[in-house]
Amino acid sequence: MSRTGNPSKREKILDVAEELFALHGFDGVTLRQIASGAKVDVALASYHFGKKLDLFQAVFDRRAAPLNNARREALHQCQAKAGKRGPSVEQIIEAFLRPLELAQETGDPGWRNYLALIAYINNSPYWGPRMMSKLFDGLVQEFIEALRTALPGAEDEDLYWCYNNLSGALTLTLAQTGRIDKLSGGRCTSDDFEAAYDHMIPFVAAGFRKVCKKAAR
Amino acid sequence: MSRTGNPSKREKILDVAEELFALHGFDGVTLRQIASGAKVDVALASYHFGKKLDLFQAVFDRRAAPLNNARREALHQCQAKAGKRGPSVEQIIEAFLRPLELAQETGDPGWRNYLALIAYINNSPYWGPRMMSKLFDGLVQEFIEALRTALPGAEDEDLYWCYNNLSGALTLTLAQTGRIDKLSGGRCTSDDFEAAYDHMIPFVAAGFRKVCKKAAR
DNA sequence: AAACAATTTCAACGGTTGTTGAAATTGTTC
DNA sequence: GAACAATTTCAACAACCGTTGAAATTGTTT
Repeated sequence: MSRTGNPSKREKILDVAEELFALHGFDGVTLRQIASGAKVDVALASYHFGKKLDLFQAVFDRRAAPLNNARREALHQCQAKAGKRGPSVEQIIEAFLRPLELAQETGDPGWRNYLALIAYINNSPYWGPRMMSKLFDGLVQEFIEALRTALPGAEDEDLYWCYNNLSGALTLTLAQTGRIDKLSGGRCTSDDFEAAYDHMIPFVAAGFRKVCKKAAR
Repeated sequence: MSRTGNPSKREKILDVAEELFALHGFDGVTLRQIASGAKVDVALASYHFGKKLDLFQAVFDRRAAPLNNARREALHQCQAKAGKRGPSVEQIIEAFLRPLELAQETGDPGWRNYLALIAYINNSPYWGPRMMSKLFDGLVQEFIEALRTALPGAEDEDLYWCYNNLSGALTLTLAQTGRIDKLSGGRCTSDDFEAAYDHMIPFVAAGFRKVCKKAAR
């Protein structure tokens, strides 16, 4: 079988692993559950990916580049569209969030599981530090740099704490726990990323402006 | 042994379980690891708490009431201090967050682990819905009610999405992943709850005001 | 100190886990 | 279609899991 061989079973393993890891975490899923869900023998996961941890990493890596490209492109596009003064805070946050929604509209339901997996990893004291940095820090720093330009005079400490708030609000949304559904009596639904971002963008932008305005004069 | 027996070993098990569950999640910890950390035989955990899941629940339950009382008292106190028009958004958010910091100042390091455990559970699509509601929904609704009063004319949908943003920002902070430390090059530290809340309170308050201002006129 | 109850340890169980080597199957190349 | 390589399954391993019953220890009551 050549370089681009029959991807059906290999990809199916990644898809099922993605879904189960996002729901139960690394230790809450067994290779047999994954194999069973993919209708495949247990040993096949080891053959394709090696150890269980390597499979976990492969799932995490698979969609990182496409996602980063979409977000980076959105940032550069809104920067190009903006004048010499650069894009507004709202436009930068929008470029940070909307591609996550577009990923959903590809029709591939795996994207939603992947985003929930990112939420699991990002929120984990064990996995977070050792897995998030390599893939996402570069892009995040680009966004923070853009925000620094949009908020002249902002101090670094304020800027990073604000980003932490943004990252947290986003993470809980990506986790899709459905808790807001019950709390709001059905007025909000975790599945509705568009509504979530519609509210998150002005919310976060106002927060950045408020906290980073001190030194802005 | 009477009702308040020697708590040393039983409490030690809870302490170690709290720390390990917060770090690795329910499935990432074995009863033998907990017993080993508590310098106790494996069977003792079963004797005191029953099944592993019961121990998990016991850890989660232990500090819920003290925490809820502290937060409820903070809310009522700021409501009593405020005039007939009620407390401001900032004051309500402050009452929501600061007791989490006070809990740390009791000197009991277990509180930090407990808050990280709450972050783990709240962000988990599996555990979140089935464990958070019973213990915390009542208090959360009280806070949202206060916010509704402080933001006259706010629509429910906006209010709950804003709370979701607050909850997310808080959750990531409680998780203490240390990621902001690296991102900020040491300018921010995950351990510093005071600095986190100092930035989170104006950030979130501005967000609530912005998103909920439409109908306010 | 005898009798009793609560706590803790000991020892072991059946079941599940990740992993591996060999066999079987499928696909590709000559 | 023969020879070969890639894929997939089969079968099994040692290690570890949560749980339990019985024994041993400790604490309390009389």
